[in-house]
Amino acid sequence: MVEDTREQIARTAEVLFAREGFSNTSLRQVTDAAGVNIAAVNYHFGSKEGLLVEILDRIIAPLNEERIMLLDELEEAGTPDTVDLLTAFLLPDLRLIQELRTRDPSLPRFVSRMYSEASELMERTMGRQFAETQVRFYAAFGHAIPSLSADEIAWRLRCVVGIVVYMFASVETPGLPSMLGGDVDADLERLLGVTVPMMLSPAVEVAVSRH
Amino acid sequence: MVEDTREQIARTAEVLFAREGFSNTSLRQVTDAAGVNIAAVNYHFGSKEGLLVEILDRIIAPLNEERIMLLDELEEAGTPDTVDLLTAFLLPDLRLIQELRTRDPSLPRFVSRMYSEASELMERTMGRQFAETQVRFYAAFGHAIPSLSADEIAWRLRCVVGIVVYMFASVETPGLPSMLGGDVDADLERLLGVTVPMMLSPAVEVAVSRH
DNA sequence: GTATCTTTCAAACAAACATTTGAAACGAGC
DNA sequence: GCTCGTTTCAAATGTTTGTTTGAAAGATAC
Repeated sequence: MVEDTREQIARTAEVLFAREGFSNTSLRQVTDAAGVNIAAVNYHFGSKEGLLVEILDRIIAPLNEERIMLLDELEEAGTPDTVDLLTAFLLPDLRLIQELRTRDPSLPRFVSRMYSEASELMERTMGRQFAETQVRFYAAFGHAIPSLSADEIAWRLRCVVGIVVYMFASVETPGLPSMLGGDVDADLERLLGVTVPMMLSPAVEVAVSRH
Repeated sequence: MVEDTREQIARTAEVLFAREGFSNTSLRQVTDAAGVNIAAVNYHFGSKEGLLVEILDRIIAPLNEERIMLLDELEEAGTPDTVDLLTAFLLPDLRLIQELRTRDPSLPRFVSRMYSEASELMERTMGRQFAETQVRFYAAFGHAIPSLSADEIAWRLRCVVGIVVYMFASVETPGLPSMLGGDVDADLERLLGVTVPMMLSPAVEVAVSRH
């Protein structure tokens, strides 16, 4: 098969990158595990970094597309409320985690790792991917929760992002029970149970110290 | 000064590790920036990994000690409620972020990076550091919120951890407004504003799908 | 001031790294 | 069955890596 080597490299690399980290994984580890020649990486992807970008794009792009699509649907149907919006924001993540997990248990870590892993390359890629999504959702939540300022909305939404990123990181932490069950709908319900009160709780008066 | 070189290395290394990541930082970068000879690292810390472990320990150990101390105080004074417990859990983090930030703006990232950065060494170190803290707080929250099962408590607390880790990661993200102001008490109040409703919201009936 | 222990230093070490090369093998089209 | 574009391969390239070495310099104690 023509695209076999290329695909084999990508599949093998993403798992190794997830398990060991990008910098801690050598191309030789990848090509040995994939059963291909080491020169194949540079032939098909240009460089080690090119391989990473492609893997990352293939995972992240559909995620944000799905988020935007769900938001579009909601806004066509009327003015979405907080539960609707959080669902549109969280469901694609839960589905992605589930999908990655069935492919390989350690694969969700790849996404979370990309948040911390170095280089301005990643900040460019990730930033570009998430910029539109953020703006759209900030605005929509602004309409849904008029009692909160735009700053407060953005701040709370970043808390939600924190929870989600941590989920990617810790789905399969050895020794700890998984944060997610097998059923996406049940997981969403549980997550909404904490994020909805989080978004809807009244704004805090930043007053004097507690003591 | 006797300990000058040693200290200089540690101070320089933690900033570089925070900015670039452990694997992406070479010992030569560290020793060049620190103005010391490259052999000094192995002389004083045994290895590059030894340097990392020492830096990590010096940051993380006081954090958990402070958490445990605050919890001890609370439990001596009676049965702490959810706000007390969340305060004891979050305040040390906020103080640490503030302290690291004044030392160097990119330093908080070091902590969050350690959560994702690879190797079983890190999982051992971090796991050992946080194991006692987790058990203690799980139990205390169990008494404070009897309506929730132990599993649900643990699950929600991990959501709180997710928010905190994300804060370490994104205090100083260029382009985005900081998630934290300068005042620790005000930041705590804001954080309690979302985490208290999160912990106290009634348990969700995991029912049939929403659609 | 001599002896002893600690710390620094320039230099060299072998191992691992991503990448390149030029030839060999392959496959599709005619 | 020959040709041409694509893909694979073993081998080698030049860096960079963490670590070691043995001698020089500094500090400390008597």
